[in-house]
Amino acid sequence: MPELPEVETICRMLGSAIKGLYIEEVRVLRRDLRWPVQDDFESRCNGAQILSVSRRGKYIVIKLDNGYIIWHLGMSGVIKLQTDASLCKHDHVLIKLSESFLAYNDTRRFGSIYWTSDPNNHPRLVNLGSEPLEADFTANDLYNALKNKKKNIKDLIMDAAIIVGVGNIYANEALFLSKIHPSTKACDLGFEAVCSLFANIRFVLMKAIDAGGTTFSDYRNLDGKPGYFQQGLMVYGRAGLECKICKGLLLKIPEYSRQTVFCPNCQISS
DNA sequence: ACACTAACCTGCAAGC
DNA sequence: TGCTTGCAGGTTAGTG
Repeated sequence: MPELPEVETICRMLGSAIKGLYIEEVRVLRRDLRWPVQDDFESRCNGAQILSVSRRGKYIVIKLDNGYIIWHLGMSGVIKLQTDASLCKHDHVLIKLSESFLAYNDTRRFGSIYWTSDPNNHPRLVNLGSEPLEADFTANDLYNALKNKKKNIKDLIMDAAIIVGVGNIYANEALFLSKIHPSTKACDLGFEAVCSLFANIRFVLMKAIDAGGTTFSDYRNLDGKPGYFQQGLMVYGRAGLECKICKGLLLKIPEYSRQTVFCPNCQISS
């Protein structure tokens, strides 16, 4: 279940595991992922050397000596580093390296994989917003991006055109930590509230990156079931349970398409 | 320009 | 027991 922190962890691990290696063979077992795999994907990748692995939003960016692979794991995508060519159900792409294989498994096929010569202008990346953990992104930037918006704040911090990497879980958590009601219109938030939200988005993401590393080492040895977000969550998945701060009842907002949980006592509606 | 909805896909859980 | 329904997740195309 890759959120930004897990994608970050995967990138770090991949970087140390495959940097410098050559792609010897690519096999695409299913081309109908979220978007079709390009006809020339295999031929573009075959023989290329892997120079580095980085991340943009939730996209993994693998720099080759002849271009780039950009790779989104959707919701259910998993990259397995293995020593043989064995395949499991829902393995869609197998990449043979010198002495190992990368298998891309994605049950729901919400993920996608591309080769491109120019990731900065790729349609999947070109409209992405700010990286929340980058030093050049400030609370003031976030305030300016939000101050004229009438939409509710929760939808906006999940909008990748504004800020990348904040999924449903972290949106719920960051709003709780900042005591902001999810339905608050963004334009009604003052600068101080946005500063708090900015800090707490960073806080929950960084905390999860720390835990995500643990999850990923478990994953390599065991079965990859993520566990890091189960503990330490204040509101997500806890509708009907008591608030860890005030002991009041946490509520769900039923008309929201995504599970939105908040504490009506701690998170003031404005 | 913004806002809202449906769509993509599968597996699991709950309800009947 | 099997069937149906709803839900989960991120992103984008399409419509109003």
